[in-house]
Amino acid sequence: MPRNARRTTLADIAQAAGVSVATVSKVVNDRGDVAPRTRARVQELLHQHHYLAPVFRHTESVEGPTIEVQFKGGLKSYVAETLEGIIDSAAESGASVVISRASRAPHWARDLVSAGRRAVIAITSVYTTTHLNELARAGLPLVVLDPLHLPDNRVNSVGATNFAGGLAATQHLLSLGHRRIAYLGGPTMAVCNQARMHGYRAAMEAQGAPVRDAYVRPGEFTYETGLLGAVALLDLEEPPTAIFAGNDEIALGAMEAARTRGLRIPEDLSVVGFDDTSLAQMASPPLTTVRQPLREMGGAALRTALRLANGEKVESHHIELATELVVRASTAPPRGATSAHR
Amino acid sequence: MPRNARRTTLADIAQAAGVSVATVSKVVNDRGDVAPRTRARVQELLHQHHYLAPVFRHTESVEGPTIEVQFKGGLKSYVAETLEGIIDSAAESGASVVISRASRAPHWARDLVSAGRRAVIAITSVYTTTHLNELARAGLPLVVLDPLHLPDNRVNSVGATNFAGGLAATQHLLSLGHRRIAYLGGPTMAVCNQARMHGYRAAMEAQGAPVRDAYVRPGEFTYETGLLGAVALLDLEEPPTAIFAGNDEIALGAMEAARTRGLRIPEDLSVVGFDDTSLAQMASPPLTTVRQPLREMGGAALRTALRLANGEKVESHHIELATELVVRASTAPPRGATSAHR
DNA sequence: CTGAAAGCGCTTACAG
DNA sequence: CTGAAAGCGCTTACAG
Repeated sequence: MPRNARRTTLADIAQAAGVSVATVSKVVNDRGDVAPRTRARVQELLHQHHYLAPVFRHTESVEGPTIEVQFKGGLKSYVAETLEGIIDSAAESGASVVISRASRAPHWARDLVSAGRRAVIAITSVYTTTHLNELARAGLPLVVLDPLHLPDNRVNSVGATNFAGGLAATQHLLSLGHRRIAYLGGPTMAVCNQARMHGYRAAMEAQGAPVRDAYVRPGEFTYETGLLGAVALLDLEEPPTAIFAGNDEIALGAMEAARTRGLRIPEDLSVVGFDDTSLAQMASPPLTTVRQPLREMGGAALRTALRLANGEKVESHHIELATELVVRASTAPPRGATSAHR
Repeated sequence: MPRNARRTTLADIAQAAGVSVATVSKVVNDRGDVAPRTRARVQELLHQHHYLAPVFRHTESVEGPTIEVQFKGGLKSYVAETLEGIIDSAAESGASVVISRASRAPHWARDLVSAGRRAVIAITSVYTTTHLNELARAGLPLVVLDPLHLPDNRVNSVGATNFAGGLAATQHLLSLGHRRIAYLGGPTMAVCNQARMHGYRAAMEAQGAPVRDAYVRPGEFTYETGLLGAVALLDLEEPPTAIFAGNDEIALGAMEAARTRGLRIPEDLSVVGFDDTSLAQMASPPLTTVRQPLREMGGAALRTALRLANGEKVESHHIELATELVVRASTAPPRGATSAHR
């Protein structure tokens, strides 16, 4: 709002609506005794004039809008790095970031609105139709980061080019001369996992490399999935010479499985991760991985959230940022092979 | 505040102070034309009666107090895990957590107060006397996590038993039969680093093991410090057989340095970390480390912050939680030695 | 430096 | 279902 513009008062709205201040007050406070049509007209005007109840004025004027970031499960590197992007973008825009675990108490969306939040950003959260309805009723915009579900056009989301990333990771291994490449992935239901896996399949098929059923194992995006999955893969009669992991944590689990078998990385087994969290740089050997621009994704989510909070329209309900293969020391040609290309 | 108790009004304060409502209003709004003594008396009463200006009421009533958590540098595992503890404790208490990078704009403390924050928790932040004065003037309580400076009794802080942790880590290595043990630490100025280092020295001296100057290297709490420091140590004429690292990141850097030299862990070199972040569990081999109860420390900091925000006194201005050695696979007896004790 | 008085924005009990 | 009127909590221009 312009610096000198007087703030909209109930009297302004009353005048515009041709009703008394008392009636407008009742609408604002959700009292029952207002005719539906009057209520609707007044609500429309309140919205048009950006009326803000006194209790909310403080938040708005002093600190700019507040955005709620919700995550589910642990505050892992993936979440932390995305959050860092959100925080830095918010600082640039003068917005505040409240962080909490996703909760599904009754009326949670309405509670967030009354607590002054202007939008929600969800990292690693699941949203059902019920939740979306609750948000819509509360008038609270939602931006989902790396959605687990298929983009619904009622939801705004920010992701990365997972298919292209899966393709690049697998092509890298193929170009090193690997043919027996396994995919150790996340949940079958997660679209990001599906896209990575199909990128892997596409690369394999393009090269005429067979994808055996036993080489594709879904799981969770966790270290345990990597550890157990890799043990199972290495137990196969014809074990893979390379593993493409659905994320960095899975890759680290796979590396540890190899180590306990006395296999060296990358000499005996190549491993590629996904995300390029700080875990990848600090692994030993440093992990070849597909970089997701997590900070940029966080920044994009924050800016989208602010625009929606402002009532602006957004060009597209889904934005996808580019992934990039980062080659480090966990990949090499397979034992005894001479590198196919380079 | 009790559910039925009427909220304190300016009239209540005016009556208690024996002045007019107008005068109290002036004090609340920091206008100049009030006698210093009158102002002081009124301020005292406002505080005693927990008077809240209308603009702040919303925050308080709907969502409970808001605590600002500030960090400096990256949102690393150490910070993320502590933050997780803060978030979960806040959820239990009905408090909200705003997260931001430490900023030192003029009047930052006053701005935080006007933005409705009731306390600040600082992770990995440096506070000078100037900052403390600014906080004091704004009436904003501060809790520092794992303070870099010596506990000042104007500051409330939460830490861990760093000396005992350094002692336990070193004793573990000594008991495996190591004598040539190096300490690869963080900043010389950081008290937590000093305590860990003196724990190391104490254990060495108790065992009659010499501490060579070249074996004690300060640095930053980063992977690079570990990588470069370990390279330098391994280049010594008599390299150490074990490295005690000031935190997990340094330990991972040291592990990578060993790997690039063709040394195996723990056969050729033992490494112990500090913190027990998720990095330690996911390292390959999994890292023996000194656990700091980061989530519990975060919880303790949040609860202290809430009590201070409430105007309650706190028993001690510094709380220290216990560390614990977690033995994993990165430590073993030195090459060719038979384990001294067990 | 203080406070009586006017006034602002809002809410609510009540008459119609 | 509506609004005139009383009232609440607060602020401010101004007289003393």
